[in-house]
Formats: sequence, structure tokens, C-alpha cells
Amino acid sequence: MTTTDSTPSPNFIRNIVAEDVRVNKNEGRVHTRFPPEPNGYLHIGHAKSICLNFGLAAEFKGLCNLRFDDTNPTKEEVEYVEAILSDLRWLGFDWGDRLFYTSDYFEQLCEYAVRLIKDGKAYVCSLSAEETREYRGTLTKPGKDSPYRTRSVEENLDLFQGMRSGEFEDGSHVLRAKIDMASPNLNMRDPTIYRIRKVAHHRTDDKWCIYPMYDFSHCLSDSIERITHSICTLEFEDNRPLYDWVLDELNLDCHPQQIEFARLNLSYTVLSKRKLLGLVEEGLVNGWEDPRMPTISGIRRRGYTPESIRNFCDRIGVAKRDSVVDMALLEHCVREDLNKRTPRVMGVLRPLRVVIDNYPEDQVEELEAINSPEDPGMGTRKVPFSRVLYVERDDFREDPPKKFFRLGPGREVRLRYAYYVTCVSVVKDEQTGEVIELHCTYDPETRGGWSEDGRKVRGTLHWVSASHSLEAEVRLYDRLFEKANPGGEKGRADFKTSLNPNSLETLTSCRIEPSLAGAAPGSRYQFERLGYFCVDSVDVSDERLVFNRTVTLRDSWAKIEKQQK
RNA sequence: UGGGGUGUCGUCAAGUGGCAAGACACAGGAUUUUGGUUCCUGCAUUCGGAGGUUCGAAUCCUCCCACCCCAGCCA
Repeated sequence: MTTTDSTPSPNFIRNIVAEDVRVNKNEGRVHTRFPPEPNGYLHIGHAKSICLNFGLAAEFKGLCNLRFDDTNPTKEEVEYVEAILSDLRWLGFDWGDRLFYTSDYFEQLCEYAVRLIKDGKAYVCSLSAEETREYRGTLTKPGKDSPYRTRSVEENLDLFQGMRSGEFEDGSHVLRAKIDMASPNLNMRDPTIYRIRKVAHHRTDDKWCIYPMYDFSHCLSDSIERITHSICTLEFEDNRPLYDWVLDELNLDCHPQQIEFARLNLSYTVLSKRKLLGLVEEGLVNGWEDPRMPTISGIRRRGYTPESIRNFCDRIGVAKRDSVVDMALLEHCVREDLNKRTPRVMGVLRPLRVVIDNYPEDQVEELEAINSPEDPGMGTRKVPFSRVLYVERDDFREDPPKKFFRLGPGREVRLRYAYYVTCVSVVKDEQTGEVIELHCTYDPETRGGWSEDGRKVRGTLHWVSASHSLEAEVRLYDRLFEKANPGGEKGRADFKTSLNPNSLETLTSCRIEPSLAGAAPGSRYQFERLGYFCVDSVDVSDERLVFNRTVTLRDSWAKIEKQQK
């Protein structure tokens, strides 16, 4: 559990709910719901809504339902409902026995529609989609009444029954609410509430060929479930009068309050199902679970913890203004969590061979290493040391710049938990001039990395024993987009043009310390000095270790180096 | 140029007539066998702008400006 779980920060929705409870509105009940449409995978933006809805219910000892808003069979699939269910469980939320589907209510919804027709509040309109658009008017010009608006109740009842029983083709008729074609709010210009779709539904199959629209079904589903606070995003503000209209006209005793908040935007990525689906369909990423995706399943595979995501959602707040949260905050949250919980381990991403000239050929020492400086309770392990090692290529410079504390010709550094070593010579490839091997000497008096004489070394390097280390593949992930706001830029440029071509770098010859043999899929480690990594949960096998880099460690040397340029 | 919303630090965000919280980021410094972690310090005399009310305004009033959403038989 994270420390912030119990201290929610104030926000306007919480204030509304707290006040409602205080004055005993809804008999003091708090009942929210999370209502995804199963037309894609959940992303971090949904996590904000999930944490808000479930969090409010928990805080005020209420309930939160899970409801699949499955009213459009052309876009929805069981694959998505299953993915959503497993993402929600992984995030750590529990809806008890309150898993619902709007499709559960199709019969009841249909009865409500009939009631509206009988009350003269709805009519069957036989305009084509295009004609409907023309009749609707524009932002500045009022619409015109449909010629079908004055059909009799009997005729409407008959036609709607015909729609339901499959007598008509898709698009030939719709059921519309009779409100006001001159309303300045376009949503109130006789909105469509039922349309014909002769398409199999993932749950009701071909039982229905008419499906209710969002504006009709959502408020009614909320009311049926006796929801008290119906929380949605800002773009539904204009739909609120319609939400209220339906419930008022039907005179329902349970009339939930719709409250809107700003959806999450995150820098360097996009959070829209449509755009994410585009990336998946065009093969620009490897599916919804690609570790670069801001989807819950992508983030999970990347190595994030549910706790870090929930903590992030608590920290970003809830408000009505459009905003873009810095990706650095998400990264901070996962580092904070992983720092406390992961064991440290040594792995060399880009190996450079090092021979310790004065170390006996056949000798191997088992050196003790601490598993976590954050938690001594995690104990220690043995790491083998021998004459031939690998260190990180980045840790050697033939011509070290200022403030470079690592290895260079003639320099002495500490090998973590091992010895002080001094670089005595450099072997280069005759053709390319590339450094391919270092020769060092070690000081036997510094075993464990301490020196009796108190002399100091500036740098401590991670390393592995060449013959004992394991080969591994490591995937380094970076931001998916180069632009901070790829979705929200002005102008016409396609968001995909700012995709980061270097968002994935695969390293195949990495060397990992032997304690990682058989590491479980999904298990997380800190590779010292490099970052947090997890064993990939998809591409694993007995003979192959694959790691995903969740996030780098903060790197103040990188900043210094950048400043020097 | 219809309607609905929103403007508080680089980025989020509290604040609802009485001294502008906090977090991230950033910049310094201390500790450190991870250039990690941790710790300390600094970082909005001013709240989109201009007027007004008031002893007192980010909060109330007036006007203006900017940005976001709405013309699916999507949600």
C-alpha cells in the first residue's frame, strides 16, 4: 500500500458529494459507476475516472458499479470486455456482484421509449440521415421540424413496433425525442434515441435490431441502478440537459446528478481510443499491449505497478480546466514505488570486456551484495567475480571529459561490492579503432570495495563476470511521441507524424548477473545505475531472458554532460 | 458571429471576502560503495486583462481577451 492512499486531496466533485452526504441527499447514499464502452482497451485516462468513481464510493462508504455501455454493436467486441475486466482487476478495484451491461436493460429501455411515444414525447422519423442533418440547422441557425414530427401516437407505436420486429431496413426510420428544433443546444433538437442496426451484438446476438442511443440509455441505466452521482467528462456538458429531460419526462424517482470533469491528457502521448486504435491497426505499435502504449495493459507490461498508477491518479487532481499532465509525474510515481520494492541487481546493457591482468586465471570469488539499500530486510546475495568481466561501454572514455568519474586510461574506480581497479591499457579493433577490451589491475587489499588506507575513488561501476553472466535481451522504451502535445497541436498535421522513431531500442547481447536465472515473468528489478526493468510477460521462454525497461533512474550525469556541450 | 465551459508558478493543483497550500519539474548544497535514494535551501508582492465595490478582492460586480466542447442514426 502506498502512503497516499488515505489522504485524498480536495476537488470540486468530492466537495459536492461530501455536501450531499452532509445534508442527507439520497438518504446519504453514494453510488457511482464506471461505464466503459467495450470498443477498445482501457488507458491511463480511464484510470483517472476509475480511481475517482471507486475512490469516492470507498471514501463515503458507498458503492461503485461496473457497467459496460454496450449500445453500439458495430464497434464492440468480447475481446474488449475481457481486457477491461482484467485491467480493472489488475488495478485493484472490486465491483462485487455489481457487473452490469446496458444491454441487460434493453427490454426495459424499450418500454420507456414506448411510454415516451404514448405521452407524445417521441416520434418515429423517416428522414434519411442526410436529411436529418439538414433539418437540424447549424450552430447559429435554428433547425426545422421534421415532417414526421406530427405522426399520431398510434402510428408511432405501430412503426416503432415494426422497427423492433425487423420490418425495416437500417436507416429507414429512427425514434426521436420531441423536444425543440430551435434550441440553441443542438443536443435538444429532437435527438435520435433509437436506431435500426441489423448487426449481431456481442451479448444479445440477433435478439435486437434496434439499439438505444447513449443519451437515452445512459441516464436511464444510471437511474435503474440507483446511481447518485453520474460522473463523466467535459464534452458531455451539453448533453446534461438531455440527460435530465429524459428522466424528468419519464418522471422517474431516481434522478442521478451528472457531474463533468476534465479528461486526462498526458504529455508525449495520446489518450483517445480512436487514435490508439489507429496506432494498433496501422501496425505502428505491437498491439494494445505494446509497452509504449498508454493503455493499462501496455503500462502493466512495461512494468508499472497498480499502486503507482493509483498514486498518480490521486496526485493529478480533478478539475474542469483542460490540462496536460507532465509525463515526468507518472515516471516519478513509478520510480518512487519501485525504489522501495525492487531488489537491486547488476546487468550490463552494452558490454565492454575487461581483463583483470593480476587476478588469478582460475579464481572465482563469491562477493556479497546487498539486495536493497532501502530495505535491509531484503537480505544479501552472492555475486561471482573472476578475471574476465564486462562493464558498461558508457563507463569508459578514452578521453574523459570534465567531471567524468568513471573509467579511463590510468584511472582507478570501484567495482561495486568487489575491488578497486585501475585501467592499464586499451585494446582496439585494428580496422575500426573501436575499443574492444580493457586491461586493468586490481588491488587485492580493497575486497568488498573498501580501502584500508582510506583513499577515495570517485566512481563506482556495475559489472558482471563474463563466464558466469547470463545473456539477455533488453528492450529500452522511450516516449512514443516527440512532441509534448501530439494530439492537441493546432493545425492539420496528423498526430502520427510526430511519432518518435526511437521509441523502442532492442539490445540483444546484454549480460545479467546469474542470480536472475529463471526470473519470473513480470518480476521487477532495479538494474543498478540504469533503471527499473521487468521480465517481459509475453516473450519469455526457458532459454531466453527478456527484460523491459520500465523507466530509467534519474541521471544527473546526463544533465551535466548535456550542459557541457 | 448560437449555446455550453475554462483561465492561479514551466506543468498539475488547493484556495469560495482576511497573510497565494502542496506535488512534479527546475536550480543550488549536504550525505552516499548506485552520478540512485534521502535531507536541506531557493523557486507566484500576485491569480487572463481593464475598471469598480470594500478597511480589505484570486474570491463580489461590469466590460474585454484567450482557449476548449457541440451541427453522429458514436460514446
